Amino acid sequence: MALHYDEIVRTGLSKQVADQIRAAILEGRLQVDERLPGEDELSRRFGISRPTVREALKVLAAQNLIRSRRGPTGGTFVNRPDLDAAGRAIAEASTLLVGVGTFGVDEIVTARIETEAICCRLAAANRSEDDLARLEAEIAIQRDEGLTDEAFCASDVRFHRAIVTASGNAPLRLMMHTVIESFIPVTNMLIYREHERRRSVASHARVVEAIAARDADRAASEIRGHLEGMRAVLNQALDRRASRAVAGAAEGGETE
Amino acid sequence: MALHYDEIVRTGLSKQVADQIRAAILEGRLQVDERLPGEDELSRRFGISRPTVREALKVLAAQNLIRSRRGPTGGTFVNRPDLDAAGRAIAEASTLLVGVGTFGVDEIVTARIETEAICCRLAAANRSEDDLARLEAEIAIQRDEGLTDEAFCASDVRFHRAIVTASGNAPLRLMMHTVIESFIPVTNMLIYREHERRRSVASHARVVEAIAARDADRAASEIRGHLEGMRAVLNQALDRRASRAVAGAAEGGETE
DNA sequence: ATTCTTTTATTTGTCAAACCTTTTTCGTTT
DNA sequence: AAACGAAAAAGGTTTGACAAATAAAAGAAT
Repeated sequence: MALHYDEIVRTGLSKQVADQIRAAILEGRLQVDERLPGEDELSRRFGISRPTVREALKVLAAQNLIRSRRGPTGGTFVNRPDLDAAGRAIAEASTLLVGVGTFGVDEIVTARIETEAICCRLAAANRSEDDLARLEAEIAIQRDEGLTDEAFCASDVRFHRAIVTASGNAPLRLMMHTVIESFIPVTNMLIYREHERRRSVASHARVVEAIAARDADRAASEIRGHLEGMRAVLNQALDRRASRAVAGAAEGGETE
Repeated sequence: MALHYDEIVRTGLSKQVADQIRAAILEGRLQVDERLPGEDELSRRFGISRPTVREALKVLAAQNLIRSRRGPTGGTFVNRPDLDAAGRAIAEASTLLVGVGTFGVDEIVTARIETEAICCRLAAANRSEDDLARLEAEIAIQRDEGLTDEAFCASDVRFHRAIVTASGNAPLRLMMHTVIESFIPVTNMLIYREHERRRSVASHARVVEAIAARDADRAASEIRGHLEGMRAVLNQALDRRASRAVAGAAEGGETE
């Protein structure tokens, strides 16, 4: 074990311990799947109490850096950094910001257009037959008119996720978690009360067609068109909502 | 306070409490800057001990959802979701993945090219005079031949960050944290031993020139050229490194 | 009356020593 | 040999206390 276990000095003992262990993991002094000393042992080595050690470990566990198991073969182990786990963390941070209204709808749509256009381009170049099959399966689902709005939105998210996957670029896929798990749901929530679903499905189908044909330019321009259309509908919806709010305020005489 | 404080049932008490409080925050039942009951009070209401409550709170604090202060006016408060804090979290998750070699250099460069090209386009359209001044200031720094490699890389990161900021798109800026804080440093670390810095600066200058002229196409194509050039140098460097490794292995007779 | 200092109350931070629960191992019994 | 059960190991939880920070109130000095 490559850890110092120095005596700790001033404030925030649990934080300091968490920082030390985190640093050891990040610098590779603690290897993947290596077992840390038991909590009792750690508290002795760091010279702090077990509850404080546990607070530190909980923080690291919350950051997906370690995991703990009970029992004789149990203990605390260093986690292998995982694309999906990191993606979930990123999605959560993004969702929180989106939920509190940090971003304007318009700039979200712009970000979607530009980033998804990239993914379509790369997908057209790199897609496998499996990717194509997944995309077409979602379109088949979306063509069902009896689908609930929730099911449609879920399929829409899976569709866009499949495009990202088809791009074959893992770093980009990581970045796109923000779009897929936050931006798409929030735009869908606003739009699929007003929007004609059939038009969306038709757009989706044209995107897939272009990806199937390995035509990057057409794929990008189709998704651009799809999302620009969405932007228009969104803005109309927001305008209507705003004027309703104004009307309601005038009627009820309420401000704010 | 809109929390249930139900009796908890089976496993992972601290986790369950953390989940309940997190849900209350995400659903807005706990508002920003609202003060939670004291730890003593929480432990009574949830029917669990204070150390367990504290473990739960530490987890939430690690996710930037709450903060705690001591003293009479102290307590635990709900954090306002913050773009920079979320960005740091995203950067940390990304850096971990990059550090452990999850991604190939080539796909990282591809992701950089495509996403940074977007930012250049938008920057050309939306830049302010301040943005422009920041970009030019970094170029002035980079022209200094006496700069250390570390200082040059730091300026390079600031330069690319300034482009993202100049795009004027906050959602995109959030996503670009992964590129700025992880992908750029790792590529720089590989390249600036081999690479001619003057060529980089010249590329940077041409990008800024295009952004200044509000020429989106040229800005995008300049950054593409810059990064494609980098990809070539990177691949050469990696090839050389690989052949050195092979030679070393043949000489030393060691495998892996 | 105002300002500086001290006290005090409140709340998070830490500690210590237990006990509980889960999980594996190993020995005993059938 | 198989099934069962006891022991041991480790994290999970509890109890009750004390320490440290800090803002506000009370008191003392100017």
